Amino acid sequence: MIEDKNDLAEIIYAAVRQIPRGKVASYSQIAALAGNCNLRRYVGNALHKNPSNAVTPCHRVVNAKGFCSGSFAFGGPDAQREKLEGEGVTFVDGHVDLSHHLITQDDFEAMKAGLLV
DNA sequence: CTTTTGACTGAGT
DNA sequence: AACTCAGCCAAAA
Repeated sequence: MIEDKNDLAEIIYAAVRQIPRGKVASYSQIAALAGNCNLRRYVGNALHKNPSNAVTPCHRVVNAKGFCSGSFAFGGPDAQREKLEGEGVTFVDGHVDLSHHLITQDDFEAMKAGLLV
């Protein structure tokens, strides 16, 4: 449920929340859901200001390489792995198995639909 | 108001 | 294959 506030942060958070369980999305995809792939930068920034990792599953958001953000995260890089594994996501060489858990176009549209609610 | 920075990405070296 | 450079946007200083 996106307000008319046009708050990109809200849209971004909402997009992250729309990530299907057991899947992960890259910043670009979140930005795309927000309406602009160019906002990829702001996505990271918005998550940095993340109000709560509980309402915004940042652990489902990874960079294009499938790794965690690299810098400090919601509570530790290991936390991400545990959370994702708990959702059915598998890891390969310390990074998310993008080949099997990166959201597909179908998931993408499903998320988009959820945002428009 | 200008400048810097940031949880990024893709292309070039 | 690893590192560097430039580009995108918005918020904070």
